[in-house]
Amino acid sequence: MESKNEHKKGPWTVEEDRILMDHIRVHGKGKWNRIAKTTGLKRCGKSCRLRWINYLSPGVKRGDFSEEEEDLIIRLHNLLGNRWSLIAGRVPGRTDNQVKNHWNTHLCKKLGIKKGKTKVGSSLQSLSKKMGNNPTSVPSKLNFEPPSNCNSATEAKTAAKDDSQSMCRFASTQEATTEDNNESSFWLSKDDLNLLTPFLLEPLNSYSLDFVWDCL
DNA sequence: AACCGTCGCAACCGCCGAATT
DNA sequence: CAATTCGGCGGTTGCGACGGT
Repeated sequence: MESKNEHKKGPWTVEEDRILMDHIRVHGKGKWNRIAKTTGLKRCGKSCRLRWINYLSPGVKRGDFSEEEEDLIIRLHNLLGNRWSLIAGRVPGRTDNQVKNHWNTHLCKKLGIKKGKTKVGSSLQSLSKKMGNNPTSVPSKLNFEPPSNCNSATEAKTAAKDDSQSMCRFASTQEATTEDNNESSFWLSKDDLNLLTPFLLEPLNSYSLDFVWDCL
C-alpha cells in the first residue's frame, strides 16, 4: 500500500509532462504504478495513465469537434448510451474524456437533453450482475441480428440519419417480420434508447461493435 | 474596474473486472 | 484459491476563462 499523501494532485506541469513522456518513450505504456518509483514523479499511476491518454498521446486530436464528429457521437450515444470508451473508440483522435465532456457541455444542450442519472453502461453491468442468478428475469433471447433483421444496415442507417426519429429495430426470438408486426419485432425511439432499459443493451455486449458501426 | 455567475475542460474519485502473486 | 495489484471506465468536481452587469 502506498501512502496517498505522496501523490501530487492538480494540473500537470510542463516538467511533469516531459518526465512522463520520456519514460513512455523508453519503456512504453503500461506499468503506470511503477512510473512514480522509477522517475520520481509524484503522481499516482492512474493520474499518469490519464494524462497520457487524454493529453500527451500523439494520437489525441485537439480543438473543436467537427459536425461530422458530433453527428457520429450523437448516433453512437443513441445506440450505446453513456459508454464513452466505446464511443470514443469510434471517433478517431478523440478520447473518452473528450467525448464525455463534449456531450455533457455541448450536445446535451444542443439536443435539449436534461442531465439525469442515466448511468447506462455501468448500470447495465451491475444490473446484469444482479440478474445474473436469474436469467429468466431477462428476455435473454432477444435476437439481435441486424444485418438480416434490421432490413439491412442501410435501413438502420437511414433511420439513424433522421435525427428526430432515429430508431433502431430489434427483432424478437421468434422470427424477423415486417415492421408492421409489432408483436414480434419492435422499435426503439431515440428517447427509449436514452432511457435504456438495460436488458436491451445486453445483446449488444455479445456482438462485435463492428456491427453497430455498420449500422451508422 | 470590480464583481458575480456561467461555462468548459482537465483531473480526480470510486468502483469493477482481470491479471498477478 | 484467496488476496492483492493493476488497468480501465463513467461520474463528478475544481478551477480558470469569459461574459454580463
